[in-house]
Amino acid sequence: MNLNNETFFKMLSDNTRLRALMLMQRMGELCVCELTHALNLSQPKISRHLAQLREYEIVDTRRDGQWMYYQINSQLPAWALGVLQQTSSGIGETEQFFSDFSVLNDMIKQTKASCCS
Amino acid sequence: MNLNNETFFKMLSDNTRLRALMLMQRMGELCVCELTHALNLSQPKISRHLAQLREYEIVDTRRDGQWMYYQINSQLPAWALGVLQQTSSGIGETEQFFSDFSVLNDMIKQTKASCCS
DNA sequence: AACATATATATGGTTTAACGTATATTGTAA
DNA sequence: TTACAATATACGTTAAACCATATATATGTT
Repeated sequence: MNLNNETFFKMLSDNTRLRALMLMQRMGELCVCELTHALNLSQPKISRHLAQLREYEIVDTRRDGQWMYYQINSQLPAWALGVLQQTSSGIGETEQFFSDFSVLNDMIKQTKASCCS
Repeated sequence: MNLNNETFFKMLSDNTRLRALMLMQRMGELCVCELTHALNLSQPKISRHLAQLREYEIVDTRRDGQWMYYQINSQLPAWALGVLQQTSSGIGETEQFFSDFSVLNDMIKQTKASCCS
């Protein structure tokens, strides 16, 4: 794939996108409503940021019925995957991100199945 | 030190700053005129971007006479240094960056000493 | 002191990015 | 076909980033 460095870092430079990516990095694929809930942000806001990540092929998507699942694009160059990995292990335990994970995990436990109520 | 993730990636998301950082990553400390020459950009433009990098403590500086030397801040959190390292090894050989290194190396050879003519 | 070199900052204009709100699309189920 | 749930997009506004040009500061030299 063809990744532009500047674009790649621009995608990481917004906190909403970074939080979403960190969740995907750790949890694998996630649907929009899971992200919306975990990050506690409006659906259009999440959706617009995810559209950008998809446009630049940082993530790829899979539709399952009404749900659209997003995950980090495994075809990214190794160095870019490394950056995401390094970032995740470096900041995954900071308050902000730790809280995101908790909210998401609680949600998953409650609904038993994968997605929103 | 206290590094904000969003800010860190914002600093990497501009091509001028990224090119400068990649040069510092590989070459160690560099003065403004070396960067100006290697990147072939106007002095105020370089200077403004370096000021941002310094403001957010991505780089630190050392004055030597008229020259101001910039280098990557070794006090950055390990994950951030890792990101820079990973990025450097991942994109250092792409055309743009390779060319920057060549120009800088030619310059250093010519002037024998460290800095500008 | 006067001047030159290296670097930094200020100003004003232009472009890009983000946001909230409203609305459209797509799929499912009755 | 109507209704609903999940997701995507459009529109208008606000804020932030970047740039080129001009000017200021700091250091060194004569």
